[in-house]
Amino acid sequence: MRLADLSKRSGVSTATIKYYLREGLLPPGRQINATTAEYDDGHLRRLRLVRALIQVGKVPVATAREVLGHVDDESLGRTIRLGAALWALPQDPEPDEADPAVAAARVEVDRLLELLGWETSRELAPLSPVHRSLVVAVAGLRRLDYPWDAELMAPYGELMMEAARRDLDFLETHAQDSEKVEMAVASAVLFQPVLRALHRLAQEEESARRYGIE
Amino acid sequence: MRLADLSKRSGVSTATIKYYLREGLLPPGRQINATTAEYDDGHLRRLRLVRALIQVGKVPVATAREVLGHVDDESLGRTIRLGAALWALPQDPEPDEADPAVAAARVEVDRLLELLGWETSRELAPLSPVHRSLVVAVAGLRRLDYPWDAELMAPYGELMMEAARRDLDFLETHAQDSEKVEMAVASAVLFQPVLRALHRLAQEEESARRYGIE
DNA sequence: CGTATTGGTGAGCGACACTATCCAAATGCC
DNA sequence: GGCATTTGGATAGTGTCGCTCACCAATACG
Repeated sequence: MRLADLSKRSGVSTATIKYYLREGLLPPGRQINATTAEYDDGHLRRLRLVRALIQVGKVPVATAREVLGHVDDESLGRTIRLGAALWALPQDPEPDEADPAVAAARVEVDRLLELLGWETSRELAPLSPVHRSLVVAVAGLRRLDYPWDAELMAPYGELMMEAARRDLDFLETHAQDSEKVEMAVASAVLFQPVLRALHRLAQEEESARRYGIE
Repeated sequence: MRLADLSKRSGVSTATIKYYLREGLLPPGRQINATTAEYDDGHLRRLRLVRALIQVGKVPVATAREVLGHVDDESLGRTIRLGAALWALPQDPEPDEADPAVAAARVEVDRLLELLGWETSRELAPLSPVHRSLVVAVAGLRRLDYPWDAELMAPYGELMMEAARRDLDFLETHAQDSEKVEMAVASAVLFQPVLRALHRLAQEEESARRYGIE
């Protein structure tokens, strides 16, 4: 398969594919000679994943490169690779430690994790980018004077834990080992919009049930 | 309160505030004379909401203007205003109707809504931007050969319905009438990152429990 | 043999959220 | 009253980012 074929089969323009190659999001094809390179189905799958990350997940190109680097790192075990890849995904700004809202948010988040009994998350808290994202998000809410507290959020945490269990069950039953890392990354990115849309739909539905459509 | 005071109290630069005024995201202050305009706490609150929409929610300026227009539309009843504002929020591209993945996704989404018994959502399906977002998201998954079907997703739908019920309960108990529309918009935007972070944290936690940290 | 196509590269584009600079009118301090 | 300072308002510029275009010599194809 040559570049033009890859383009046709994926629906991505050759110019964009070249750009991805340049940016290291797509491994180079097998160079046959100065004007021909051969691509395979692996490239096609990788290209789809890249598009998913960038277009659906709005992941910046630089972050995508990092994530994919972890996915490909053969020197690591599967679990670590998966962790590293997911770990690299979030792209939230560093919290401003001088902001009192951030400090308060940190305390409240820790209380929430304690309530939920998420011990691992508490231990990893200082390191985890996801934890940082949560603190930033909560600080944002507090700055707008939202009554956000651990007791109020705990049920949402339980709901998300239930979702997470389903996610992992799904991963175990539906992916062969070699694809698990890739699939986990794709899920993390592609599932998000689905969940969000479901949430909003549920809000519309419940709102209509309570107050009518008018 | 003059422009400079508004800037100090909100932490937003005067240049940016001027930009928002120009873009119609912030109503003009009460003009006292050619060089002085007076702003009040309403402006401060609105400014915070604008920042939340744009910075946290990544809502494009044009969309934010539209959403805020609905929030302010005194000619509508509360429920309609809320609906209109939330409907204007999503900013997903139009689905490509020629794409077979989109058609298949539409069928599967409808089956899901039937399974869940979300009748209102099914009726409103052709109109709702949220429904459209869901179809686009599902089509994206299918294009990557994800085994996505209604039965698999139904439990997630139930979880989101549970979350939606909590959302509305919260809104009813914590906001006075005049602020409900504004608060609903803020929640829709600010809650999203919190939920997402909780979801990822839950995945980390559950993954650690199953496979260890290594 | 000649046209078309290949992969590679540097520069350019369009969208977007600001931001820097000016400006004339008005204020505030002495 | 005088004069530097500050005000709101307008215009043009900046930085970032994900592409996209134009062009190149080398090669493939009919």
